[in-house]
Amino acid sequence: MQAAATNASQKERKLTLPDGKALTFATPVTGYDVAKSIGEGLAKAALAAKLNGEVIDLHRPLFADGALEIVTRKSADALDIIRHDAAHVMAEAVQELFPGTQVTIGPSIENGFYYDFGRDTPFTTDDLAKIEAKMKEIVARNESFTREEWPRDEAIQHFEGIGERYKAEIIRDLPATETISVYKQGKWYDLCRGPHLPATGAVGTAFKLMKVAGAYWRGDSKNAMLQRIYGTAWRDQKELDAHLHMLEEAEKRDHRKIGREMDLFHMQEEATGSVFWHDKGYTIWRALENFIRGRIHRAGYQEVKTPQLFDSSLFKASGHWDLYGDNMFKVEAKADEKVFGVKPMNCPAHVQIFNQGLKSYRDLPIRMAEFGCCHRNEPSGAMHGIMRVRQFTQDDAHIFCRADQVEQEALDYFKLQLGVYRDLGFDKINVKLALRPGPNVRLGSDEVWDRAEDGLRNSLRAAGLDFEELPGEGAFYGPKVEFHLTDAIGRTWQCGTLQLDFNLPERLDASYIGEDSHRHRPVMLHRAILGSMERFIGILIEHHAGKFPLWLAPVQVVVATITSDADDYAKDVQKQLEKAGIRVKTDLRNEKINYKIREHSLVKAPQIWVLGKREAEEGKVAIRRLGSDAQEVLALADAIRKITEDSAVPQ
RNA sequence: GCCGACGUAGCACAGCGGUAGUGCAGCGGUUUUGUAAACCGAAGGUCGGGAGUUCAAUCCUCUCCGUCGGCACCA
Repeated sequence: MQAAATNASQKERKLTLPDGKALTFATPVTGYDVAKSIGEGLAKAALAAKLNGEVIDLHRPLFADGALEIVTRKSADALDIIRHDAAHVMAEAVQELFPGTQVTIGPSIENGFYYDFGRDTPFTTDDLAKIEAKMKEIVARNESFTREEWPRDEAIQHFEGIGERYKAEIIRDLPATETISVYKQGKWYDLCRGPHLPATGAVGTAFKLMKVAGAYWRGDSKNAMLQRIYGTAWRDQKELDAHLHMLEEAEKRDHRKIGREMDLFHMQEEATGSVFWHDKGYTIWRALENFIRGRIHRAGYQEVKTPQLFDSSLFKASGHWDLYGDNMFKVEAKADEKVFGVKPMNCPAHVQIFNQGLKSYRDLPIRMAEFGCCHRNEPSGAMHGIMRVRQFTQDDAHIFCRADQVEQEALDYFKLQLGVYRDLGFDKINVKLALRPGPNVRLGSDEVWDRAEDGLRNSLRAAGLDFEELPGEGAFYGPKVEFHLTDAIGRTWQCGTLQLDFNLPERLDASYIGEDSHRHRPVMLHRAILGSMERFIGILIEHHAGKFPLWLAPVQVVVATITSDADDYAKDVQKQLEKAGIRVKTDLRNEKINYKIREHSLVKAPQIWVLGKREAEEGKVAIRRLGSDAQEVLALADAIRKITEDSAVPQ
């Protein structure tokens, strides 16, 4: 912005197009002028200009020399502007329909946009239809977007004068150097940084208002609650339809729906936030747990089991009682007896095991793992199926090590973690490195933080991981690496984590004897691969839409007979499969084979072995795999050999 | 916790001031069947809990609980 202002007065504009062609124009010149000089078609298609990487209004004078690109509907940048403009069109529609509603902010977001309105009465779903219709009118009116720059004080006065308190507040909080720009579309206008399309017609009609929701002003729960309307917007109807279709498909794989259909688990009012795992769901649980168990034992971890209830003194010492006491379950067994806390995490318990006996530097690192059941009294609104619950089991571990071992331990852990994700079918993982929070809320010296952050950074690079750094997002006791997975509906879930902690060993007085025969504090690495068993199984359900890989499937084979002639043979097949360690169910019911196939396919049995008179006589099985209607007829021994191979746990 | 919507049979849903219906599942019977729904029959519900308004409440009002969509939170 500042650089732009300094050379805005130049007489000539030297521009380079994406194809490398250099052009010179007399000032003032706009993106539209340049497009027109190239061709009428381009000028017609042009939506905005991109000057040195910054998208600006098509009709705004180009304020600097450099690279120029004309943004059309085909450009990747177009979607963002369309969505942002859709938000403006929605705000205009709302203020036209509901006078007195205050505007606040309305950004473009993934897949669409939202706008937050200040208003006493919330919008109804009927209102959405009206607003959408009004938006289409505004698009049809094709009102031109025009940019104006206003003096700051006038802008504040103006918005306050018309009762737009939120807008006035926004301007007041803008840095003094920021230009105050206002965009007009027809009679309506809004404080906005831009850029915008040439006119509302360019928004098109490939948008749809999706839902109303409450949202706090400036994202702070201490502030007033605004009325947010979410919409989705696309470049054309085809894209919109595809998006809506994707949402429908995503809904079909909702873990709550599949969990019921496949009889995996349920939840009920008497135990809000806790899961009842049914036989089939708990089978998946055990398969997953044993898979992780195999991996961590090979990686040199020990496995422990620690108590659920602790005297409150332990959590007071660890600091959790003060910080998170409100979200802990507290137990008073008898009046006048001491108060217990149900553990909300396993770390203090693991330190207690570490503290048993004297540790030498030669003992380190100690990698202590636990499938630890924890309870947190999460806010009622936070609960979500089995993804966010009040009782959950972490695949937790704490690595006690020397400072000079941190980097190698972190690197080993990343490899372990990525291997697990790969074997579970996840390739796209977003890695984030949360760095030190503000100086008044963090513990430890800058040198310690430097070393900790550099250590994690180096380990991430050594593991070949791309990562995003999040300044200020670390825990008070140390930086953390977060691993985020994306579910079927596009929501992201933080699963794995590695956190460096210099604090807890100090508070709980953990120490080891160093080479110098003096006591030293170990560094503690907190880490979880899956995060929570509950959440991860939920993610797996949605990721696979219930069609689990064979090694995880709760029932791996259903043996289904065609007539009762095959019953004895079916029982024999079942026995042999069980002997081979395959999870098998047999269906001898007096039903048609069509009926059986349908029923077992609907609950996602990976394989159905169909047995009729023919198979019984020949000692064969007809295998039908989920998702295909092809049959493979094999001799029983071959079939068992094959499924044993195919259902092997990934090594 | 906050804003909004919702809660009717095991599941999916309809009904909406005069004490409830459909489909599937379940149950009983008939059917022995070759790769995604055989046929017949009977049954199943204090309409989430509590209070209020009314001659009368599943329906209206209040309140509590829970679920869902967001927001905030997530050691």
